[in-house]
Amino acid sequence: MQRTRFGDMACSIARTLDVIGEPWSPLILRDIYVGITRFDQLQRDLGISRKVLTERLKWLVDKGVLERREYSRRPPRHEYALTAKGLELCDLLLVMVRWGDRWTAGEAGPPALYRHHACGEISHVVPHCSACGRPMRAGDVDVIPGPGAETEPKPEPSGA
Amino acid sequence: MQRTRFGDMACSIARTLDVIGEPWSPLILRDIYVGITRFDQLQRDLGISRKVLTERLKWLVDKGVLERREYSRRPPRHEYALTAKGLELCDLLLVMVRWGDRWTAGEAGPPALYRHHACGEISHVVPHCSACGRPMRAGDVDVIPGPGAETEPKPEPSGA
DNA sequence: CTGTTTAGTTCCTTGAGGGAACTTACATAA
DNA sequence: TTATGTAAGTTCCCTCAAGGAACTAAACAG
Repeated sequence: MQRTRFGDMACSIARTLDVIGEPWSPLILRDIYVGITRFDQLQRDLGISRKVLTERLKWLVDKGVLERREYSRRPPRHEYALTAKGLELCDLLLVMVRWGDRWTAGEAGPPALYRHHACGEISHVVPHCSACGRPMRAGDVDVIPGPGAETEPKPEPSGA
Repeated sequence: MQRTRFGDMACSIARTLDVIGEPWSPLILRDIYVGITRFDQLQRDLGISRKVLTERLKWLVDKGVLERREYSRRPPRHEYALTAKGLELCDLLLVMVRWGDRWTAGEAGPPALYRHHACGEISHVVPHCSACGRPMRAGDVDVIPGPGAETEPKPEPSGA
């Protein structure tokens, strides 16, 4: 299909898409986040082709988002786990969940609920400002050029 | 390519991906968010094929995320604008920006900066709990089944 | 009447995704 | 010892979506 590479653009959105923008990648991340960590489990749960699953897992491991680890040798068995970098990507999933719940959930309501450890309440995420702590939505900011405009991104992550 | 449909899954992440999961869609949204709103502008800025751009814009309008409006008749000219639904999707972009800045920005730093209207500071978004107001990250929640598990999503949005 | 701008549409080629069968390495049951 | 099962892939072929470039339509400018 010959896909345009997003990784070289001077844009953090494009660079993030380069990592998890391929179809299936966010759903693979979600599954591993909720404890579906093995190849066959993932394949069955998602209904993804084994070929594509292999490619995606390899890519996500290479990008340092997932870690492939042996949980048994003899027989050799592996599972996939989130790295710190990957867990932070799951914050993104929570924001996607919020939008999907608001705009795509039918009469029945949201497919899943989220309980916050700190307060025990069923709730959802709201983006806040790291500086003042108040809510910060897309309509509440000005975008201005940063120091890294017009430059290449980080070469490649060496490990996790 | 025969792509699996995500829109029918009982998962708000999959349903959100159904709307903006195709390659280019988030970048189109970003461009419109920052004021690049016309067909040729978008095509040049993104380097996207005109064919795919046409398809994506039509899809996003159908999904109620964008609005196609005439800014001149005679000659007939159109531009694309975010709906409320679309602007809320841009919250997602800000979270992607944050991750991209943290994990993919090189020595030069982030390509763009964001100033919060309320406080005037250059900052970034942090997901907070809608119930208690404290930070709420992917590691801070339990996922439990919701009422809409095992059901179909909303039929289709009629308008914006 | 020719050229330009905006907003697409059409056509062809390539290559990514789907699907199913096949492979390897081991464990267990008969 | 052979058959059966399982986990984790790999290989193969086919279809259809993305890229790219050329073409079209409607209006305006000179």
